[in-house]
Amino acid sequence: MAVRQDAQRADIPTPCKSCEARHHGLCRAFNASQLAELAKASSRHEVPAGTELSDRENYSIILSGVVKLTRNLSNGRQQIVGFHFAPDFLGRPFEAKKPVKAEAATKVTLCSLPRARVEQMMRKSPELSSRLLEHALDELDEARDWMAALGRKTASEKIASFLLMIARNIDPAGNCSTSFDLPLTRVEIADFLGLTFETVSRELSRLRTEGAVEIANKRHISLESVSRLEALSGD
Amino acid sequence: MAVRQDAQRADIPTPCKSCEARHHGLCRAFNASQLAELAKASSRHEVPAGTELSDRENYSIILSGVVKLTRNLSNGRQQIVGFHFAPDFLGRPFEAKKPVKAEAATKVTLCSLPRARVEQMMRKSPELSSRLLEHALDELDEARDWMAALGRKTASEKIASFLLMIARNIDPAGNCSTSFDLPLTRVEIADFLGLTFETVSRELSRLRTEGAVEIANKRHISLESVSRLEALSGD
DNA sequence: CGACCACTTGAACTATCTCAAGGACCGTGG
DNA sequence: CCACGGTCCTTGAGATAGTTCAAGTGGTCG
Repeated sequence: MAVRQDAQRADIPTPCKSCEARHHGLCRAFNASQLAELAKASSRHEVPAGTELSDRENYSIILSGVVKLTRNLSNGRQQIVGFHFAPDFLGRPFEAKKPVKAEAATKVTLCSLPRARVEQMMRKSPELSSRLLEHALDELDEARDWMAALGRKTASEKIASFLLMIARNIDPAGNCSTSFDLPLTRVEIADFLGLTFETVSRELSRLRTEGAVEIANKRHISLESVSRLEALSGD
Repeated sequence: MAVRQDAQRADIPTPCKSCEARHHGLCRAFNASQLAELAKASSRHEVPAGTELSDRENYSIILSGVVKLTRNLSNGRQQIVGFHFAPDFLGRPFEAKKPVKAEAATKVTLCSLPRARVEQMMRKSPELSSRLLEHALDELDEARDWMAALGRKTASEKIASFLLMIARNIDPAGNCSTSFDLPLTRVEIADFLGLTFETVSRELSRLRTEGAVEIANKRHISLESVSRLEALSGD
């Protein structure tokens, strides 16, 4: 597969050649001719934080930024049920029975690929549909991890787990960061962890007091050590 | 597709012909020749409640019973992260990074299909892999539903939601039941809802006192009305 | 400068947990 | 047949983790 890609390198569309996402996520599964076809109809956008991303017509590669997925309950209660980081993608075949709302948590850059064409390729390319299946199963594993956290972890374990998750995903290259800006407000963190924003604030302060993290400007986090945090995460 | 199935009916293996799962779940996606190939190497078992189902060599169709998926945390804490009811199936391509433990919650009847052959068919049959993808996405939607419940619902809303989920899944034919036996102990319900078993017991008693459900022999539930319970479920 | 937003911290409150006692059922062995 | 130990469940009373309400800080923007 890789051999074939290389052999056809001359055909890879110009915008894809320099794209960071080219060898990750969904795009990894496209061959040069598929890319060529898609590139014609693809387009890049940048949207500000807070934008709702409900584009049913496209699959979108996230080139930068963080997207949150939320579900709403009665009384205005909200739960964040997942995140997407670069170079992940948004979009799926089959409508969800209970749809989630996707919203830019930060400024987000996207590359949109026409849904119909992607799904047409899927029907022909086992590699592509296999890639999508793998992605769905990874998301399922993660959702189940958070079910365990929501159901059985204490507030401080939830915060430690959350910081680790961000550290492991915020770098598009896939490395675990020890220093990063939180892409979320305290309210959003609370809506993800099933807490109130006051508890989030208190527990972050506690981790700071105990020396497990440093916090600068409310949002910038430096981890004392990843293994220290893992020990606090309750797994 | 249905036409083709009918035309080849003579070729459908005998055990499949009378199988309840034949037209549901995974099996729906097999054509007659695939079924014929699989049937040679398939086998039925019945296992008692409590059996761990960690068969890496097979995909298993659940013909009857309920399977629970659990994840464990430190201090012996446990969270049930999902259920499988007949005629669902167990098994997946790609290993999970963080595996869940599958365990029979009741007596369970299974039909096992050799993993290697199923995955070989997947590589050739777009319908089959599409079916698996749809299944994975359905499970993902459900897991996210329960994330919202675990993070943001009260104990009594969780119990109401749980009873509805059981009512909607316990009948293999897919109808919503208003009268059924709980397939789980109070401890298991607690491990699913992120509560203690005492709280589960108390909240069930409260629903009984309030007339929303009847409870006979600890385990048999009759719903006063589905919509009444939906109103109590907090969605 | 004033208003606003995101955040922090304190103090009182409460939903749920923990600990504890007891009841119903069930299989086993005497 | 009954006594038993075990499992599952119920219910009460006190403890607590996390919430709610409330006040205040610091930064940003018009």
